[in-house]
Amino acid sequence: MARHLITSAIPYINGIKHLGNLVGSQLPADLYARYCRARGHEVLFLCATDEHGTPAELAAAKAGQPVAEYCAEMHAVQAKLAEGFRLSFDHFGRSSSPQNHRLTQAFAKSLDEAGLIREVSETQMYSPQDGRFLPDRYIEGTCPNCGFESARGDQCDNCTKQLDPVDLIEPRSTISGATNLEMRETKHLFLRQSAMKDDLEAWIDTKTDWPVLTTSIAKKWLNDGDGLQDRGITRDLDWGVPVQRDDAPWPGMEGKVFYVWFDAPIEYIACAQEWEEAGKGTDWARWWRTDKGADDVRYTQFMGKDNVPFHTLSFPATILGSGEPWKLVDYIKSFNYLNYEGGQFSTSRGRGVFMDQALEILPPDYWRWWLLSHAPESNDAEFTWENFQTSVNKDLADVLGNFASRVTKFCRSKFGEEVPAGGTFGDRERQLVADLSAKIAEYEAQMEAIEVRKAAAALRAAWVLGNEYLQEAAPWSTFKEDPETAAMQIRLGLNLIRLYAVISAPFIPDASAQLLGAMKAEGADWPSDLDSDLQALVPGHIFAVPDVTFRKIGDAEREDWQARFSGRR
RNA sequence: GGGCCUGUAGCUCAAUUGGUUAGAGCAGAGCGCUCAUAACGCUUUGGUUGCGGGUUCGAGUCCUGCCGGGCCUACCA
Repeated sequence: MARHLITSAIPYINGIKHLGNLVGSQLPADLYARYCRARGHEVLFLCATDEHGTPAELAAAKAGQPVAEYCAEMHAVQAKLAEGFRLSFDHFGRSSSPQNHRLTQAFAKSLDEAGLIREVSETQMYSPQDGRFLPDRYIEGTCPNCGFESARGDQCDNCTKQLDPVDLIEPRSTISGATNLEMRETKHLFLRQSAMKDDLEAWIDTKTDWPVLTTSIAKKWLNDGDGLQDRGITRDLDWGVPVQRDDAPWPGMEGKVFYVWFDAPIEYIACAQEWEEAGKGTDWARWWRTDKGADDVRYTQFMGKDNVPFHTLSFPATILGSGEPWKLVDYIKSFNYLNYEGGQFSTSRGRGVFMDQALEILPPDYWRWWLLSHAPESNDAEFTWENFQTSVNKDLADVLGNFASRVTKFCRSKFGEEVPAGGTFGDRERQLVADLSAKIAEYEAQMEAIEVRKAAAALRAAWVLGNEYLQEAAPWSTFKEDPETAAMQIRLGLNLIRLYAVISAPFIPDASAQLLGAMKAEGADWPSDLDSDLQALVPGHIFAVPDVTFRKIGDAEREDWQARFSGRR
């Protein structure tokens, strides 16, 4: 039995996430956490909302709410949706928690004492009308290169040239439209990542088993241009973790907060503290401090590719630089993007399906199955309604759901709603046990390697074996001359339902629970020896014919959804 | 501009460190079954692996050029 610490990239507080966000981190993390638990491992699965930064302040202002109130509300909304998708976090925390404030400030002190923080004076665009410094992308103007009128301060969307906000002709605030922008001097703290480049690179070089996507992004940042750059870790904002050295003031930094990308990963640790304080567990340090028992923890992070630099470099720099015995990540699973019907999901244009809408349409298992079995692992992937409809109908309704239906209904009509007695396994049954054992071993291997699509394919193949067996055994025929053998065959069929429910639970937890409930086999263990596992339901055991496990998606509703989610939420 | 990833059957994807006739699901065709959610099973059609060179006994895999798609490029998070 191993100990697994698992974290999903923490979703930004600003609004409801779409299915692309979901499949990029939270959902595969949940799959892995559920699998590890099912295998009897000790798991701590953490996630949180990322609540600081300019976008949160602006979203709150737009909603006419104080930012703290806005974040509290949105946290509740996201927590409810996470529950709706059956994301089994041990704790869903908040980066704005007191725990994270304390820990972030403590890290800052340690890093400062290690000589890894320097102060930098720089000038930034300030908008008196907005009363705030403007991040580059919140400034628009005419591109000096191509004349495009809506070029952003960081890059021109038209000619793709990278810009500095001061280069823009007639710059204006995208927040208020104000044009009276001025350059103001401001002082910030920088994390001296450049000083840690060699350590970070040596560490990354030991991670030969990481996905290419993960290491190639990390190496790019390490070696691009002049190498790894120091990064500003403070901002001129109100909402965030106040810049302090632990609990002492930081002269010259009054009124400033830490940059979200400094405090957000630290929330992974703070979240464990929140978990303990919420009474959900004990001894958070056992998961996070290698001097307090975390040495044997395997730590796996899940994230979309846009988050990779922060998890491979910035956060490790924070941890290594502190000189303290914090647990470093062991494996980083990163994902590409999910596109929507030939384009991108777009939060701003409301294109695609968002988490709340998805759950209004169909139960979570449908989405979990499709998203996970099409996870964007090797490439960007694409959601289309047609593909969704055929995959879900075929895999879930026909192959798995119908299997449970045909077995239980046949049994009810010939033997009643209890497991029938009689007969013994023959060659065909022994062959099935052998085939299933091999297939489940393959499934387990893929799950352990976190090869999500391949695991889904192996699981589906295990379901298919049941249908193949039934077709060959044909209990509806054997029943006529040899009811004993038919009883054995259908008893095996009933046990297959139980087995499928157990091994499918990480992907489709609701369906799994429904089937186990119908078979009166709640709490069934992960299979270890199929020969006996497939005789777990003994003659005389009572069961019920389950309701339709997965209904089919019809053409009309599919077309309806297709039209409804094409844009403008 | 630079870097990385990618292009395999109509569609979505595989192909163990270069190694036999490139595989699977869906869709299509045919047959079978009748327990079941018109479900299931079997058989089968379908690929000059984006294009052109090269290395090799052997290339989907390695090198090179071109064409197409995507991502990142450090103050959005």
